[in-house]
Amino acid sequence: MSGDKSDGDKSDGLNLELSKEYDFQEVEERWVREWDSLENLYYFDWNSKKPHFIIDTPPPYPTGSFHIGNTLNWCYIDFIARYKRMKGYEVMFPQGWDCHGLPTEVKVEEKHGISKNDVPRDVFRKLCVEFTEENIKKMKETMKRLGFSVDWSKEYITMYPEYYSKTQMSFVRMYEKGLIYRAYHPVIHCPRCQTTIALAEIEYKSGRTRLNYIKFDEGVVIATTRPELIPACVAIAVHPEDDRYRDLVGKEVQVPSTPYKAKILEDDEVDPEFGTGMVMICTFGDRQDVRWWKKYDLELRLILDKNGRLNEKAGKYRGLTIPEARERILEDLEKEGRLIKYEEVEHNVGVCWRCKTPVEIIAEEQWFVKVDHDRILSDAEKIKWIPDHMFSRLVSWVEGMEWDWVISRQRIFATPIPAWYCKKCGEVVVAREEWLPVDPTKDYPKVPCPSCGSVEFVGEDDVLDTWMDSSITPLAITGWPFDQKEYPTHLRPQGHDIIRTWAFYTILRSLALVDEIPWYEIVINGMVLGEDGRKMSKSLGNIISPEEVIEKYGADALRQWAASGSTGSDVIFTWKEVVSASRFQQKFWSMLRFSAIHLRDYNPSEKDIENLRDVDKWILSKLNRVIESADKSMSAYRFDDALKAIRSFAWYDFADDYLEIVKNRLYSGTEEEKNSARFTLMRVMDSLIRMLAPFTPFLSEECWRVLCEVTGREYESVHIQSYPEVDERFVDESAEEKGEIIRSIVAEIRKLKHDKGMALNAPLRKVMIFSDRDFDIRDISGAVNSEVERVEERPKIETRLSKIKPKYSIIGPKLKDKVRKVIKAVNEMSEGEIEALISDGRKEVNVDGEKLEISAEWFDFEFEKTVGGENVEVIDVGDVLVVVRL
RNA sequence: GGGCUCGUAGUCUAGUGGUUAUGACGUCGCCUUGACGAGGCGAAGGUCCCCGGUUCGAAUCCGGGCGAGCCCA
Repeated sequence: MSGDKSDGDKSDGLNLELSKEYDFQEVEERWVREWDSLENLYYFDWNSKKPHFIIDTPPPYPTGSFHIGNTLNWCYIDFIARYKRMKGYEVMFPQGWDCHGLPTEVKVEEKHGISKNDVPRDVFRKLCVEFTEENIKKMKETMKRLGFSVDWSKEYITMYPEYYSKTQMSFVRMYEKGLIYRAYHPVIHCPRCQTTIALAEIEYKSGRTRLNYIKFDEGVVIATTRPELIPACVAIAVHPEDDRYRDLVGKEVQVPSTPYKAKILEDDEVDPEFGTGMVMICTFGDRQDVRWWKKYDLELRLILDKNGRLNEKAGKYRGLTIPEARERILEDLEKEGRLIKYEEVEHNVGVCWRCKTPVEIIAEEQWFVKVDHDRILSDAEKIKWIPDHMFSRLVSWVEGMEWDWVISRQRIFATPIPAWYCKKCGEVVVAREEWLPVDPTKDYPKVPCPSCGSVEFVGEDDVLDTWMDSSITPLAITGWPFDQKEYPTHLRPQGHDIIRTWAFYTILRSLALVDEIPWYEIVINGMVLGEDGRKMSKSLGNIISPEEVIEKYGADALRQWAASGSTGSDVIFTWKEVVSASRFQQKFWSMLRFSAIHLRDYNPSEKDIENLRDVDKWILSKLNRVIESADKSMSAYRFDDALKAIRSFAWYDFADDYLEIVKNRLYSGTEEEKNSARFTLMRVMDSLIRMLAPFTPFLSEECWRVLCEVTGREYESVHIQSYPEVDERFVDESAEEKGEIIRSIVAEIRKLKHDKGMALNAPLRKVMIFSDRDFDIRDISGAVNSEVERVEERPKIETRLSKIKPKYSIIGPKLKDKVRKVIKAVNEMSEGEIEALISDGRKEVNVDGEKLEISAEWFDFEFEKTVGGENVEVIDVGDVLVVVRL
């Protein structure tokens, strides 16, 4: 047997249609078009008899760019969707868009150079809708280019009436259940723009200001940077461990220049080091005031109006602006001798992001949703959290919630609150279900006021928090409110940054509306960090866009990067991971080219299975183990483990080892020999392509098509095939052992050639293998390019024990604290004693005067072997001896 | 300030108490082997953040410290 190349049949093998290089750009773009034309490929059918798997896809905010963080999230969803489909589920992968929100209002104002109050509400809304539609279009394009298997027939857009009527419906139903109420609540207000602004819109400016020390009665001295708020002082706080004021706690003192009194209370959030250690609590100077106001149920005394002027509650300061009031109050205090001193301090002041005016906190009547902390927590626990520690984030959030969910917003582009106020008696009238959708600023109740019979109403012009739209997605996709087909849904995939919002609100709403958890499982992805390990941000300049990666390495490579991190952990974006993914694709493409050469017109048969040789059985057994472990990892959403197992098997076991060993048989073997290798090749490639399909849908589809064409099978998308199943016929431990011996022999001979400076395919005079085990030497011969002979009887070799290695996992539990002493005793044994241990299998040793029986099975014995004779190289491969004549 | 997570080779990373700690990138040496040189074969490289504890045995469990990241205030 030899590795002679001349008898191989090269001419008809090379498949010239397959380019040497894998052109990911061409392949991916072609399949994007192809799949786009097949509307039914990922269609979810409610009537399907298959088990359903419904994914509650988080609807992204249509900013116009689908960023790398979205990419990670959607890759997870797509891995799951494709995997579940291949496992026989009818999978729903819907896609929605969470449209409403302030950023869009701001962008639209910028784009058109207007202020939202300059134009009628519905004109402004229309501009926002148009702007959002464009953004959705752009983002959809990126999503399609990334190969996500979305069922676009299930797309929903929250700014359209079909969707927001459901939001309004949810409001109405919760109102009817008594879960929604109105109450005063602090909001942040810009006195110049005369509008409410969100926390996110506050800019912080640092500067210097005066800290004034002001004497009240009874020895109370407070320090404040906001003396103009003294008329709003509703209490005074000191630290509970501050001995200076122990006697004052509980007393009431007069607030200077006002008719009001303020009670002195203690709270450990007071910083005794700041100022005098006494803090004036106002409604409201800052957010700490709000917390104390809530916590101690203090009086609400608003002295500021929306126009930024003090009102009648400020007494003689009524009508003044804030700076005017500050001046006047300080003057008065000074006259009374109450202004003791002042000092310059550093401070941060919150200003309106647009006009840079310092913002104020005022209180307005708002709509609230009641939060039932205990119910949410006990039901959220029924959901399977992956990874499970993410549940504790929800717990800490819910436990620390200070007040109910404020759902009204003073904006325009959002779902209108379906409510009116009776002009005559002020009664609140909430829309009836059958009136929806409504815009209360244009539509009116179809019935008179239930309280006074009046028919004149003022429509509510506040709108709903965007979370009110997006927290009913699992309900919306399952047909609620009129035709709910199935509930809960199976999975919510989302990032850990929005556990406190999205996950929380969705659980709350699901419980409130249908008395059920929204999903059985929630799988959480981490954040994507820049290459420097920091969060991506414009200022750090470490932002990477998916488009950039797609252009350079393609969608499949980006998708593989997404699979590379462990689920739930933050993932650093690294080009090298993308590059190595794209190299794998090139490698896999080469494997396919090789397979195509040998599989042309191949039809598998049972006969080929009978003729499988040892290495074939070996790689098939390993394949089936990989199938088992990949399947397990996929079902546990451990994509990193699955992809790693698949890639490393494909590259190292299959390509580097198996293909190299079997090559000679494929080129120069008999038909029978070739066919057994072909069967193996076919089976491995077929399974690998399927297993890769969730990760690299483009590469897999392309390879699948080629494989079908070459072997004459009818082509049907790989994405509607089944996931490979473990074929027990091929799981064979003894085949794995034999294959491992063959692989090691080939590797050791290669290493020998390497050490001798020989080419790896250089011919050898002869290889003798000494072993009483029966394994296939045909492929060894081909792989090392030499005649190979196996001899059962060993040549005369000298054997010397070189090392005794204790098996700690066995002796540890048996010997416990005697382990070290026993090992020491064994190491001190003579050669004769060790021989006795090996031949008898057991021996008695002395440990601290105590006799102990030890067993040979507790140790690994290593031997050095030498054989006489020149020009012969001796290699040990486990218990096999290989003698090579160069 | 609070919650959560993480400190393992130059860099990134796997590892739920047991032999010699996983893999990738990078580095070094060799090889144009009939799919692939963006490849193959081989090598070097580690106080598993520090201190203490539990244990026969700790990267792993516990306590403390230091450092980093994310989310929230």
